[in-house]
Amino acid sequence: MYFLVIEDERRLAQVVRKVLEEEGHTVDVAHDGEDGLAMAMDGSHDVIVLDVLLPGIDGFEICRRLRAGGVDTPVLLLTALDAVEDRVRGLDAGADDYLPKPFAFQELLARLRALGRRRVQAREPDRLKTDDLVLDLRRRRAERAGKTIELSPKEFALLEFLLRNEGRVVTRSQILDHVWGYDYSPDSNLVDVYVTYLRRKVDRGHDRRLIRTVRGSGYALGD
Amino acid sequence: MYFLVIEDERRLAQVVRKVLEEEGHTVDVAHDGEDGLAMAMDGSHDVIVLDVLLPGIDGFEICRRLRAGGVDTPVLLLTALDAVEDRVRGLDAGADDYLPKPFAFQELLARLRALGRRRVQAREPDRLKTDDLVLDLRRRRAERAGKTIELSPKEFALLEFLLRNEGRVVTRSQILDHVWGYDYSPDSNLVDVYVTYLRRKVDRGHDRRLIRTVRGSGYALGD
DNA sequence: CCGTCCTTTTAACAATCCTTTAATCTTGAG
DNA sequence: CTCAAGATTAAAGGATTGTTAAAAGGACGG
Repeated sequence: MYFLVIEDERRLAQVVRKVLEEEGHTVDVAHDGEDGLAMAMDGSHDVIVLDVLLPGIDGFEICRRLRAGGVDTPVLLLTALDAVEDRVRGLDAGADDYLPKPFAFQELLARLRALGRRRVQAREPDRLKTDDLVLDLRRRRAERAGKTIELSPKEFALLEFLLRNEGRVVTRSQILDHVWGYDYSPDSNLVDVYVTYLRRKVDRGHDRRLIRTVRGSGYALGD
Repeated sequence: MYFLVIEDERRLAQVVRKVLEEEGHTVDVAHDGEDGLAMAMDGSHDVIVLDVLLPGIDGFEICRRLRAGGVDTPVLLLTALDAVEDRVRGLDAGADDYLPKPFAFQELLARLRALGRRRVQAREPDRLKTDDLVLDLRRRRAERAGKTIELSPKEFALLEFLLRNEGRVVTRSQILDHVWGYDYSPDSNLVDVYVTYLRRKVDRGHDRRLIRTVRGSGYALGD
């Protein structure tokens, strides 16, 4: 599933992201209302986790605007206040469920699963492919030309990110952000090293090189 | 997208420019308020990044004058002070968002994206073309008559700049400014050399010469 | 709680490609 | 024909990317 987490507490956002990703989901994170709203407006997510207390626009308002804009993605509201009136306000604004902080992760997951079921008709594809390379997201396996490739978790995440942006050039900082969750780490060749690892497993021994370097910019996968 | 960065700290301005250009955007830089205001007044940018502490006119004043002059380009204010009153002053002056220094680059990028979205109705094309030459900005690839052309970063930037000014004559200093970020570089044939490189890759072997020299002025692309 | 194994990260070095300078050659205007 | 403007080329130096090895970190079973 495809989640959007709108939460300004970066630590919490990171943990939620991590937990969800461990379950095989894809997670976008926004750290303020403006960004979150903008990201949510295209309606591409399956569930939105939305903190009430945000810098910029607050959670209620985001919810209202989403509904006003015709976006019907299920929304789970998080709030630091355990007040019933907040619950009411939230549901009035168009939220689907409500979870007071602090919460147990198991409960968060359970509620997200419940919300996700509503929309998993329009399902996320469970395999990505380009050329003769296939990434089976559900089984967490990759194969090229019919032969399975063993990938470590980070390698898998990197390949997935490249595949989701097939053909497009992604910069090192975009990769660091999405795959590692790092903000800005100017001098490290982490990404380069992992690209080498991936190439060794994906491209070595094949004629068509799928992983392309775009000098000065980043990397791209596919033609 | 087309950005204007008004920031007197040259190092920071350069890094911001670099990061944005890596994502495929075009960036103008001004190092003081006077220049910045002048460049901003034509309203051609999609987002303006504006430092509050500037030699000459300060950021608030620039913002006020822009709005007074009918320019509604979204403005992101940068300031070294983490004071709420600044935020208020900034928003009062007509800024759209606010980011205290020091900031994480990812956050800057996210906010710029968010601001950019507001006006990206008039959407940026992701490919530029003239005649049988196509520049695919997302893939960072060029092709002519169906054959892909390998370009170095500078070559790509130069071709992009020429293409964005299709048919118009651009001077050497305009090119130096936009492609190299040089303010002033009296006598160097850098541009000429790169035009030669480009011609070798773009025009060689074709009947129609697309890169035209305008003696005494500069270069132009297309008829 | 410990040791082992696998993954992630850092760091150093190598290889490659790009940028820039400068010298020389060509072209076009007057 | 002459001179300035532009074109071309080669070469160095620099920057970026690739690769490898080894250290650090984590998960897991005993």
